[in-house]
Amino acid sequence: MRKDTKGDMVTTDTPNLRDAIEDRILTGALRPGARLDEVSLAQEFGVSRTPIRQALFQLAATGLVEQFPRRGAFVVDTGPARLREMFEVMAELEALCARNAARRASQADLQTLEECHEACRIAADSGDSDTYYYANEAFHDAIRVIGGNGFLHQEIGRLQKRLQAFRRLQLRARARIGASLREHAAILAAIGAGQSAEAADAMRSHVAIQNEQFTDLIATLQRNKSSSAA
Amino acid sequence: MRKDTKGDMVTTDTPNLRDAIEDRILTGALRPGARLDEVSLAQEFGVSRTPIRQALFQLAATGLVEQFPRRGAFVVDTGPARLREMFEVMAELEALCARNAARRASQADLQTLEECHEACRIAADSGDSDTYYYANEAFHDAIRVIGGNGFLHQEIGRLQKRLQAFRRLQLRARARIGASLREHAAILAAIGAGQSAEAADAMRSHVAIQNEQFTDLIATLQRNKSSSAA
DNA sequence: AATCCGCCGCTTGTATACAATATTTCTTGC
DNA sequence: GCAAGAAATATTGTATACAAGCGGCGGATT
Repeated sequence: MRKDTKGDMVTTDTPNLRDAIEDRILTGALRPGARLDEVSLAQEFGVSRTPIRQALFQLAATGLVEQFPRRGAFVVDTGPARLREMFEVMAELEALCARNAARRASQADLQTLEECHEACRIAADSGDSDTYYYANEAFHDAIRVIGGNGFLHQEIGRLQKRLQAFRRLQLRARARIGASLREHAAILAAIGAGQSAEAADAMRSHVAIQNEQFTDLIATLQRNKSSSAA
Repeated sequence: MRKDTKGDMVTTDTPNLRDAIEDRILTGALRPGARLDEVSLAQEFGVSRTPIRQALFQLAATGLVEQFPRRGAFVVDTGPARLREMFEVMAELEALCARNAARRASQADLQTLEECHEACRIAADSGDSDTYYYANEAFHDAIRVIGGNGFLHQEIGRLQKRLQAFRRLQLRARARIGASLREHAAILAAIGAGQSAEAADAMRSHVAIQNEQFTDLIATLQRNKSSSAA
């Protein structure tokens, strides 16, 4: 698959190494628990160890990579329990966005949200789960923007990066897409009516449901492989 | 081997540079907006630029430091607006802890909380705001632990680091200490009664009040100096 | 005299060389 | 044959040397 055997202009368009390695983790090219060998990465990217190390430290600070003092860096292996915790936090942060959005949304904002929702509906009808994934993301992001808390928006982005690799799996089921759309409608209605508490609750449970379904999925996956005892 | 020429016995016991520089920022030795010169820091700590750079990158990823591509690293200057946003997120995260704690607290947990609260009361009576600061922190941390969400606990720690430099200023007023103590009592009562929603609300408003008071303080400070127009 | 262009120094970014430590394997003794 | 220790190896952490941009300063030109 990877034809870049040795340093042949591998990363000509890569802005920085950090994103490149991050992509490998997010796309699954680097599995959780995998060791990140500095010299191998350096060779692959055609650079020296120094920038690789910088990237690894940054990723460690972001939480995608775990570093052990003299042992090296590993892709963090997020267990089901920790994943549940992360989703719980995500639900709360998104709920806060929704609450703020319900208070602050202007007519133009509501218009934008309606459009995002309509895009979700179209994507849902198309049946393509990937399309719905992105439309769904746009809907959520619009709410985050309307919420008006830039720091919160940024933190959600960070957290989402850590969940992204897993999250992509969760909306494959058609039934879930339909339910998701209905939940979006409820959120939208609450925001439109300026009911902040209702909007927050709707959003929280929306994400929480994803959490539950997702935890089940992960548990199943873990059970199936059952060959990763560290 | 340590031959720092201008050495003030700098970092003999410092575990790593990152914490050392972080301390300088948190204690105010390095003011917001200050430039972090790599060679100066390297000389001060008696190491080469390499570990300094690592530390700076880590701090940048944590959010305490801002890096501009070829310009260097600066202590991030958090404006009042951003600060408000950060406190809002903090309030929500702490509220989540309290909600979980109300659900999950055992008798032993409640006992621990009572003790922390009592320590706060003693500190409040002593009138020493620093003592109260630490007792208050212990109380909050106990709730975070009881909440049972390790990831949440960790994220709050991260966020708190970014607020710590400012937060230390906020409990100086005697009246605020008394009010804080009463709010703690309300939180404790709700957790003890297992009323999760009430506990969350009490905690949220507790932190939100700090936010308001604090924002006022910062605004005053900014107004007073009024010599840092970016 | 003011402005624009080019040079010089300073700082960051990268590479390579070296030192220190963890892991692994081989040898030796029981 | 197995275990324990020691050496060898491999990998991380650090230092120094070098390359590349950005900023400031001065001179020349209009």
